[in-house]
Amino acid sequence: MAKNLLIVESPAKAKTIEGYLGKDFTVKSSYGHIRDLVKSEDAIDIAHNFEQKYEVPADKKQIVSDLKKLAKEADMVWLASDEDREGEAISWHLYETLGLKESNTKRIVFHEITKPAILRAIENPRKIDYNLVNAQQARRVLDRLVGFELSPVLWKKVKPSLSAGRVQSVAVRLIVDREREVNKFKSEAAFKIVALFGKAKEAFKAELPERFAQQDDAEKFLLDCVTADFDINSLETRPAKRSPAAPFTTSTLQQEASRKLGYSVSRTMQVAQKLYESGLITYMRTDSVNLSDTALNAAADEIVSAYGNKYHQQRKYKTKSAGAQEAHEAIRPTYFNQHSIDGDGSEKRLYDLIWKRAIASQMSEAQFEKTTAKIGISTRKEELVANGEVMKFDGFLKVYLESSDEDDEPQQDGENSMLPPLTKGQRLALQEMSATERFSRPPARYTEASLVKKLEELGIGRPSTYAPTISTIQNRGYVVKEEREGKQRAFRVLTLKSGNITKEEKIENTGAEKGKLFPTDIGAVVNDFLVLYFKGIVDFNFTASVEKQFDEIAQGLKEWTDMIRKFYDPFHKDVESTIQTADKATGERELGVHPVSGKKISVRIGRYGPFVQVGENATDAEPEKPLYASLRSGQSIETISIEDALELFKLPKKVGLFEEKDMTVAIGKFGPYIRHNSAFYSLPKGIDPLDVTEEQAIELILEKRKKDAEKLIKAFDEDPTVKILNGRWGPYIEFGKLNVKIPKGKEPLELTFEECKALAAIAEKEPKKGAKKFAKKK
DNA sequence: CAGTGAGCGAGCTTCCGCTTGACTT
Repeated sequence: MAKNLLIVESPAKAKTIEGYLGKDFTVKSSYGHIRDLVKSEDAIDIAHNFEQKYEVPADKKQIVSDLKKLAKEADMVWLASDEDREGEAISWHLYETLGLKESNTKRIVFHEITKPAILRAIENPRKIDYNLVNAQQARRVLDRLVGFELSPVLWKKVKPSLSAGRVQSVAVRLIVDREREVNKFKSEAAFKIVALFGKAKEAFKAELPERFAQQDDAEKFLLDCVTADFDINSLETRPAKRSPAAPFTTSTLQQEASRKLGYSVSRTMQVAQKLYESGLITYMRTDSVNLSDTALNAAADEIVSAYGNKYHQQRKYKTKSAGAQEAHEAIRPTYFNQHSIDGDGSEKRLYDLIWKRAIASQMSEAQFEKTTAKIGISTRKEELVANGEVMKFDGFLKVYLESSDEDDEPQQDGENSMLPPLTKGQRLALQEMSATERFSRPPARYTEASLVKKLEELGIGRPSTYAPTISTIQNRGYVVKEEREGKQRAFRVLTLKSGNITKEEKIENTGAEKGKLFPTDIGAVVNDFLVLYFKGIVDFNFTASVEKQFDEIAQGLKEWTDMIRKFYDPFHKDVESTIQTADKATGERELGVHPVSGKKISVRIGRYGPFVQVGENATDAEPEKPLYASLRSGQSIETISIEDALELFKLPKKVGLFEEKDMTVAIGKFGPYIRHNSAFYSLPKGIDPLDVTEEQAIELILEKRKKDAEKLIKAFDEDPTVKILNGRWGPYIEFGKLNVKIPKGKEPLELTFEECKALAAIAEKEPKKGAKKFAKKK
């Protein structure tokens, strides 16, 4: 039996370290936190110094009992969780839960998983740092108090099952605020002048720095240029350089994988987890840009041997993000000499990105020569400007170039292109000049990754929570990730060529969005409610200010219960008074009155989502009920017009009769459909539901019936709700509302009713995890 | 899957941060 038990947080880490330490050490993992506050109300005893009640969650019971057994058998237990607030608390929870004693427990820390770092750590053990543990408890208690007092206020005042928290509510606020900026934005048009000089290979573009707001001014400019001479007034050449970006943290990896590979934040983490478990990369949840000495040397060797000495430049990066705890290295390949890996496509691509970024971070800067030519116009006082750029040395660009969020911006004319050899005073021949109407753009909506970037800047959330936070705000229905179609917009182009000016109008698509985060109506209502009654909590600086206090607790300068008391008492008072005084929040907005009946038209959130109401609520005096219609996806309470609202009442509509039953057309959650005899038939795309004819509807119904008949393998006389059907993934049993898999080796046609019943009974007993999750969402 | 929108009341929901798996669709 090993004399020493060493406990880390991650099993993959445990495996690696075990290899470094030899037979005297057993290395095990705690799989993160092993205890948490109980779920119930009494988790925190507010009257008694916020005393906490902890429990080992069901899925950690086995781990804890295994560790307990090993700890009993070992001479020495080494607590090697991460060196940050959470890690220190994990060590403390282990100490308490495993029943360890000071005499046989040592606390060690390391920031990188390399043999020298581990050995050094073992030679320098310390004790559990209770100040750091207290800081973690303050963090945990504050988050629980905020989350579990605020959420119930929302259940009462907005809708059941909603949630609020220090992190998620700010994330939602960012998205709501941004959407309002976009909606408020007034686009301004101006004419941009671009000139094309020279011929063929010698051709280059120059741009006028000023823009013209009026078409007349742009036209006048072109007109003046008809007879003008163009001379190079000045020519300036200067060196420029560019440095590589720091190696990846969780946040920057998520951003780059989103921009370069189109991965969602959670996909990036899933793929990175696989790479980590295969031993190919270092830990993927980190806020540090630091590389170990081992890594720096390995990168240097690789760069020198692959590209030569002059491509190598050692760099040590300093983290800029507030609140970084730097318990790990930056994300990097474990072995720099492994340029590519085996694995599926997404793993290969992500590894490639990580490898390139890490290698590039240790390479020389790229060097350029930038040339600016200013071109005088004999008939005008303005100057045209042409910029050219020539790369003199590629440096790190040989392997990697970081993308930016503004990459969808059209390439600026005359930027970063090559210029032909030019001399000062040279006269240029104008080929063509254009004045193109361009529009200013509203601020960009957040993508998942750009939201992570913003949260990190604000110091809100941690590497391990970015992806889950983004899922939470979507699962709660506060935010949707969507595509939105753009609108056509006309823009004017004036062209000067061969002494003539031509005018034309062109069409461009604008405002199209893909994979962007939009607030829902419920998201906006919840946000406004929180901003109104709990401004301090959803303040962008709230986390930063409590983090500062956690730091003071960690340094032993502050008592954690004092800090929480000072926060909690006024906060709780706000909660109480909000419950007492606040009205229910529905986001109600009056759109105006009905053009015919004169009744009030309003929109608000109801039990089933946002809807329009025409007329007042029924009363004893006025028993007539109002009319209702749900908003459609893409519409929102804040922006819907009275015209669009009235349009919603044109459906559902009768289309005709079939088999003596009415057919109606309407639009549901999943698009337009025909309803007949309580069955639903989706309308194909391209048919306007308002234009559907009786014939088309009948045809649709018959088509669907035919398809369904082909699907049916077997029906049972015993129970008409039980069928064997042919589905997308092969045959299955439909048992009422339950879909049951057919075990391998069974011939679907030969299944009896009794067998189906038995299979359904088994399936019902073991509800699927995914099904549970889905039920939870609802 | 797709309609609904008053009000009552049962019982439930909910936080953040540290880890993986076991699941689909």
